[in-house]
Amino acid sequence: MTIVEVLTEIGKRGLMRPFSYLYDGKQPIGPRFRVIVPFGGREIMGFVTGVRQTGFSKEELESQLGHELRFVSSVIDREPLLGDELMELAKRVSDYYMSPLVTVLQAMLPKSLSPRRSSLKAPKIAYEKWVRTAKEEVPSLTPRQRECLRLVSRNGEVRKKEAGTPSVVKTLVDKGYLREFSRERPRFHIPEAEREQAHEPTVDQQKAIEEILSSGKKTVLLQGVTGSGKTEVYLRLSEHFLREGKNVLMLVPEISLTPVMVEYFSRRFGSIIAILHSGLTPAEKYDEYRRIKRGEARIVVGARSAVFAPLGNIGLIVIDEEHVDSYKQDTPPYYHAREVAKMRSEISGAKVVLGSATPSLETKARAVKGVYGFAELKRRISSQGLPSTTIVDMREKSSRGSEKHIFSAELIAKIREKLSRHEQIILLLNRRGYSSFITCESCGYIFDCPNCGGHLTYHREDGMLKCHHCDFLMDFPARCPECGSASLARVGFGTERVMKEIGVLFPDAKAERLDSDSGKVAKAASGITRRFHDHGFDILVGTQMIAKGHDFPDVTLVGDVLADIGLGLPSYRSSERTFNLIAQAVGRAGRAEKRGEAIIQTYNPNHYAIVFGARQDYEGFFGREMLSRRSYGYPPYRNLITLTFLSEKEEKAAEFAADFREMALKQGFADVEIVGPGTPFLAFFAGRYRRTLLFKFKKSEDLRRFLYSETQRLSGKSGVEIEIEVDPLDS
DNA sequence: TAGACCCAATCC
DNA sequence: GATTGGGTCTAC
Repeated sequence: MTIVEVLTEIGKRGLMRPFSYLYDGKQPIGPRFRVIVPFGGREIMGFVTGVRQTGFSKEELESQLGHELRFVSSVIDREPLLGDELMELAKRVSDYYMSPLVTVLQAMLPKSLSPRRSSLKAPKIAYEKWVRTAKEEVPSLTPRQRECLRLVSRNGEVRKKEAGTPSVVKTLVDKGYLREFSRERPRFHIPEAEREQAHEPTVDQQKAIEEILSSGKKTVLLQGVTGSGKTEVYLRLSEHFLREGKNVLMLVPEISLTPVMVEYFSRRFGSIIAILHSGLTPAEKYDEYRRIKRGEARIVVGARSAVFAPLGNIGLIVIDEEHVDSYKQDTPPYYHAREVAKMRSEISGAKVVLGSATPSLETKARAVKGVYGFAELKRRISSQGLPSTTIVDMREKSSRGSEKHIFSAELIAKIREKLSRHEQIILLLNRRGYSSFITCESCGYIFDCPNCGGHLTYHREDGMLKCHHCDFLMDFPARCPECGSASLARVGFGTERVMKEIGVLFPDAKAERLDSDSGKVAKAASGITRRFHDHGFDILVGTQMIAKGHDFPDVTLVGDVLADIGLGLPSYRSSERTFNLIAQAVGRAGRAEKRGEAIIQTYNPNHYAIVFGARQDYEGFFGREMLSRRSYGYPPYRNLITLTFLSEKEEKAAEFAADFREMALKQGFADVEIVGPGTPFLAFFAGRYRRTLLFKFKKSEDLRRFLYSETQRLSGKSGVEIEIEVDPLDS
């Protein structure tokens, strides 16, 4: 008899242990094969973790184990799904993030290979559906349907999946408001770039390369200001490892930045590059995955999940802009690509290079302590110095230029000056929409989101109120629901409002807006960036989206319209985020031969994140922020783990959280602080209430073991589910 | 007293 | 996650 240990495809905490089955089929079976097994009253997919032979009969085994044994229905794979290295990596990720192994496998494998039921019928998509408007909207449609129609009519032809949720789009198609059509999906191809000879590295670059290669540490921080030539260092290092017969994994923060990086690499190395990110079709992803697995690609470029690429013999893993939050997955298993890269390096011996102008505090602290190696690029490649910056105190009446206190006199004067010289301007405001909230002028009622309690933001383009935290949407109300008054005030301002104000103050200037509303359709977003790059218009207004990546050589002025947004957010990293955003935005000014200028408007001109951000003084910020992290007990001084209790009944979630806290306190862990039970920002979502417990600790294997075993024991009981997030970024 | 309904445990 | 079984409520 063959006994097979199987993990179910159901990534639930209560089902983390393997289940035993018998196998009597002819097909080969072994660890890391996918199988179909009976489970309860139906069949599910499973992942084999172990196989052993025994001389006992079914009946003897059943009496030994004390329960029935059933047979494996069928074996899916002909060979193990993944190699030793990736399996070992999956185990470590599962352990560290206390997440079911199956959940990790599902996150690391392309859908077509994932131990997940749907993977068996995943089609190879060559066509994709698009929609265009076919009929005028009418008031009887729901707000969400109208939002969708407006989006489509603004953009002309839109990919079906970009237009809205499937049900909304389907209804509109069924009712004849939208017409659906198919179009062949363009295959992602690596641009045929001219091969280019490597240019001589600068003295700084050469020094950094030598430092990284000679460092005794496996992980090295490469700190270099924007424009200092980090990419050239990545290319040179890659060349070094390729020459040694090793392969290279190159991670970028988001999908939109892959083509740029791919171009750099293909100019230098030609067609040995593979691309892996979630923007590929299932078929493309499968093809790339197989190509890498077969050893046809020696360099893999991709976003977060590419850290799991099936690339063998890795010599170098580069994480560009390592401080960016998108390296952390925001759904289970909540892994951070930087930490996974380090685990991979422990297994494979690869060098990890973390590149950033403004490293995360965790990374910088480790470099300072000597846990990581350190290399630095201090100077920009072009002789251009950093932009000159001015902080404008918006509390001073004298500095207010525009009537509505959006623009200061200084910023207005600078914009005028740049416009007259035909130079370009970026205006950053990290808030979408028109106004930040709506209040009734007679009774003071504020329109809040009925789902999560946050303020609703007015979006003028759609004429609707939207919640920026969940997906709530409603028409702009005519009257106050409390007192019936029709005088509703729009308080605060967002990017839409900045656009309107520019129209009033600079009627001749051409301006466009780029945020996740106007850039929802990928084609529209890239169009705006390209037109701005080609100087098709003068002023680009946008959220943090515009501060990333792209180089705009004619931009000589960056205005941060309100740098304070984000400082008040309930996260221990709000200062770090504010600093990064300012420093990054300022760095957008003056990249060619013209010197740049930046104006930072704020109501907190003395806040250290703003002062250091304006000065682009990373070291200053680092020192100051470390003090704050130490006194409040946050990373890198202490580690964090969040438990979230989810239940359809609010009292149950609260009760479980409170009980769990008591239980944990009774354990008497030394040096562990428990915060909560607290109510998270999304207190109610997808039909379930949430309560959280935050654990802050220095180092505690006891605590980790306790959390692991107790959550596994309790999760799923009495309709309460417990989710664990290790190293949360928001707390 | 049978059937409906809800919750929660169980799945090998 | 889906199914099943038990306990309780409910309608006649």
